[in-house]
Amino acid sequence: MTDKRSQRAADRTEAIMRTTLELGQEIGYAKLSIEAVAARAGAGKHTIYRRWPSKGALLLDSLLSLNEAGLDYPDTGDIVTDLRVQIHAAVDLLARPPFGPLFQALIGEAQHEPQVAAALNERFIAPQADKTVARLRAARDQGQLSPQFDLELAMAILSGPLYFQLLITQEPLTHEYVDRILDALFTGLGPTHAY
Amino acid sequence: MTDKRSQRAADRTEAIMRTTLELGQEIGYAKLSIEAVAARAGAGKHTIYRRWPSKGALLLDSLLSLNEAGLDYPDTGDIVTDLRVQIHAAVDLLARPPFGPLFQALIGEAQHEPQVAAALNERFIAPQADKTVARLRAARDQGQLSPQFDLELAMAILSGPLYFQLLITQEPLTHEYVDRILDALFTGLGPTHAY
DNA sequence: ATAGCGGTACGGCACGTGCCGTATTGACAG
DNA sequence: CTGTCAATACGGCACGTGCCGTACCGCTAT
Repeated sequence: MTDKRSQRAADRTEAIMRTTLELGQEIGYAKLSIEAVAARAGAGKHTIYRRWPSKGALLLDSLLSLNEAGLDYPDTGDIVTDLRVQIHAAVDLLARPPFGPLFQALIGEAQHEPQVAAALNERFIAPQADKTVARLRAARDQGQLSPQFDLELAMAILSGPLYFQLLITQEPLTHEYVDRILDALFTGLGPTHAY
Repeated sequence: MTDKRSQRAADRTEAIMRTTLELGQEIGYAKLSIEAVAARAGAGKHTIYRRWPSKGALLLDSLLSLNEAGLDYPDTGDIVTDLRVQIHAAVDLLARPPFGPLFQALIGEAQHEPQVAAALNERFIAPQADKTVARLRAARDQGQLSPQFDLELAMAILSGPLYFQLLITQEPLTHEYVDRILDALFTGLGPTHAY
């Protein structure tokens, strides 16, 4: 069994990531130390350093391991309904306990470590954005949106205000706010556009 | 001269903040230590800790001391022009060297330190948002925007995508992108709204 | 035999807090 | 008006602490 070796390694990896999430939720990412993770996981520090180059990279992997299922879009045929369902789910997962604070801290860390930022983008942000754009494109192809509808910008207008509220004003993100953005995006900010 | 005392104190404060910005630009906020600031500023660490409770608070004050003039809106009578001019200036200041990286790092720190987040909001984000909303309200009062135009949401749709690009995708923020957002906000994402 | 492991120890760095002696200041006494 | 003095903030230094990232040591499973 050459798999037994890699199985043991995978077990260690999984135990360390699970401990990272546990401890992170308990004491917060800022106070989290690799020493403490190693101690609670019953692992040597070297075992952690062999796998991850930094605390941020460890948290990134730990969080992504939860999301292997992915935040996928339904396709009921109605673009607004599908966006609504998906974004509500994303907000619930990423902006609320237990994992919201850790996701927020991870983005904070990405401001100091370019490698974390790049990995976060490549492995989570970009795929998620691609899904949104793909769903919008399907709607456009079906005639639900104007042929000139700017898909990339629509994605940014959907995501931007949510991240703004999560990271900057740090007020609670509600489903009602998501609906307001969707409404503005597809019906406008007022009944008529004067400009 | 009871002012002489406070004058000396103000001089020290100013010297420390200036050194913070200098060192921060040279080695980056992550590697910045209060010890190093104290050493270069020719100050004792106590003198810094007496004034600021954390590295984040020190950077916040240091950056805000640059912006005493404020990022104010012109009022040419045309809302889109005024927004354009103001946001272009804000992007140039906050998303480009020399101070862009430090502003970015400050927001990162705000994800770990709630006090920094609160102070950043209270002393910069909220006032700036208020100015934007006030300028939009003036336009609405003048009939340039629909009476039902959602001012707060418009502000979020203007700011959100910019912060998203600054903090998440971390791609360069261009004036052209600002214009795209303005265009979408006031004329829609496509020539017609199908929904 | 080899590789990965838990455990321990290590040097290094920055933190935040004392303590020291000094300089400036305003209050007070002569 | 003048000399003295307590108070205050300061620069500098040293300390203990915590965590970093690395190195080494047996142990175990392959």
